[in-house]
Amino acid sequence: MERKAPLMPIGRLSKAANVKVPTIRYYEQQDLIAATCRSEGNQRLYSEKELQRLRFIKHARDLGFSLDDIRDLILLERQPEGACKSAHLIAARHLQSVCIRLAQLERLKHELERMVSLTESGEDQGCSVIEALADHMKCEDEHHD
Amino acid sequence: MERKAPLMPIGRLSKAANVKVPTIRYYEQQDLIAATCRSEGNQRLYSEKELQRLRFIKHARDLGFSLDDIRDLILLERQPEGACKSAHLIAARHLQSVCIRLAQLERLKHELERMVSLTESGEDQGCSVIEALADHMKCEDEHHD
DNA sequence: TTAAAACCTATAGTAACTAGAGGTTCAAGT
DNA sequence: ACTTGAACCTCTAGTTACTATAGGTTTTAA
Repeated sequence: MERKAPLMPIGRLSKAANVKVPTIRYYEQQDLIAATCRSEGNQRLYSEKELQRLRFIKHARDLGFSLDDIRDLILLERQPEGACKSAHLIAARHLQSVCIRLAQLERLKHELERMVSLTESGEDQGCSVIEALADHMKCEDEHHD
Repeated sequence: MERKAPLMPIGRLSKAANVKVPTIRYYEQQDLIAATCRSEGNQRLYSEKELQRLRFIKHARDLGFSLDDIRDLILLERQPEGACKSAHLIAARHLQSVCIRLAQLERLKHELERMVSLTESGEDQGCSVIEALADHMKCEDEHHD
């Protein structure tokens, strides 16, 4: 039998992966990760393998993947063959939604900039922010989501 | 006394403002809007003034303002003087958060594009999506939110 | 008159956390 | 060895902006 590396409690795991303790517990509840074992006092203990798993999850979350997508990616990681196409599909779909969201935000940004700049240019005839929000004809063409 | 215009039930208001009925009820609960009165059968009835209010809320939501911010803007709309500066501050702050979010999404997009293009270029050495997610050194510098 | 549409309130779910309460275990210092 | 504070535990509920469902009432149109 191999000598086991020392296991770490949740706080150490948390610091190593830069993920909060309650979030790790939440991920356990969502079946994304599990402790290697528990101590006699029922405290979770994790190996290096779990740390790698958590870092994977964190990286994917930082990129905006949903927990459902991450669960799928974890399952795909374990498949010997043919998983790559599915992983690629998940990533490509997510990339597409990021692009869509980017376009939306660009449009919002332009309208907000216009709204804010009217005030800053010294318009004295009322409140341009509130008037712009009350003006629906101007915006109706511009954000159909 | 002036002749009142006919009041409309919630479904008519919903269609006129393109906001769902449950969402209107939710906005009422959040103190953003209230029915003019109720019918004998306890159904909400709204005037043209409430329609204008709902359109204001919709427009602001479409621009990404939070309900809290919208509540503040509505209060500011009623103030005779000095409200403009506060409204401008709310809008400018929101514009800033949109810009920050845009920059984040650009960074995410680039990393996802790189991840996806490796697969598409015919790399045969494993799954580039999953490997990239497991590779934390590459990403750690790139998305510090 | 009848049936369907529209209305009502109340509750719970969505996604991804986050906070707080009340209790137990562990680690470090004396 | 004892004490105390930190770290751990489970459970419940809150955050934000909706959305869905259940079960009932009212209104409308045929």
